[in-house]
Amino acid sequence: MTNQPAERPFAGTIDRLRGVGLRPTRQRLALARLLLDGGDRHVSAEALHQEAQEAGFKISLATIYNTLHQFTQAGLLREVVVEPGRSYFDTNVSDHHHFFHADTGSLQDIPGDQVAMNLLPAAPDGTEIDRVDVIVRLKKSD
Amino acid sequence: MTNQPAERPFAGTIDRLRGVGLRPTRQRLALARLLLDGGDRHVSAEALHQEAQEAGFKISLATIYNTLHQFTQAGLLREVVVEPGRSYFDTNVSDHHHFFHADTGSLQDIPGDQVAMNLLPAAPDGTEIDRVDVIVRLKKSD
DNA sequence: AAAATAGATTAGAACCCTTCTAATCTATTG
DNA sequence: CAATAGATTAGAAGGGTTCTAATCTATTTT
Repeated sequence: MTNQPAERPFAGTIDRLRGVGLRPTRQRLALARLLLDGGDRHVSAEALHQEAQEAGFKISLATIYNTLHQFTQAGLLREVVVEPGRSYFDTNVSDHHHFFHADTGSLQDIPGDQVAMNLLPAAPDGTEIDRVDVIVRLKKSD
Repeated sequence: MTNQPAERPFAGTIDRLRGVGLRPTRQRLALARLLLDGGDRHVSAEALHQEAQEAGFKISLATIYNTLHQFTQAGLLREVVVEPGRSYFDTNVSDHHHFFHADTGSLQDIPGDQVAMNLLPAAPDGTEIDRVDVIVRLKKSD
């Protein structure tokens, strides 16, 4: 009972990275554990860097950025832009949208089934819809 | 027939600024003309700065930023964030959404009546919905 | 109308987040 | 186990935005 291949593949993270064409290096594995093994999260590069340091991983900020982008490109993460000058990476890559708390600058998932659009415009000629982002901006109510 | 108060208030821009509590200074008037008198536009601070220079207005980049934010706060403009590291200001403040052309980095209005949501989540406790942004991200079709 | 003053503008420095560089290290291949 | 393609790194550079503190100007007061 050392490995639980089906349950929660510990060493399976390696295969997961390999599966998307990324070498399972020490740093990528560390970040994959932090990001991909837990629940849904929204992290900034800076916050993840700090978290990794505190968890005892030695990893440079440049690698954080590289990895975040590689994971995003590989479909393991999703980038969310809601504020000028800061990017969030969302570990939830399923169909869903976001609340944005203007006062705290934080994001919160809205399950896909809680937003429904009954009318969408056709994409202009020569283009096709890549993704539809819905951001519900919140302010404190008094 | 020098002034057309109702038609297209030339000097009326002054009143418009006063109306939102902003002193009608030379620079603000110049930007108000560039932005508010024409059709719908999506400008970045840098682009507006360049445009103002080319139009013969002397205005610093700092003032462009100040003014853009003041206009936004006053409800004359709307800020749209779609890409990390760059803000657009939309002269269309009516209810509408946006296409974002990933390849060119440009924005295009979607009239409000071409997007309809039949389901929106309730705002979390202590908050209320400030605005809902829908961004339809486009890619080139082959 | 002139003086006073509160607010606006400015150039340039500072800032923050992100990307780049080119040197070093490491997972994989032969 | 050597070779090599790819990954990591610290620190510099970059781009957009904000700040600073000095100067200027629209408005108010006298």
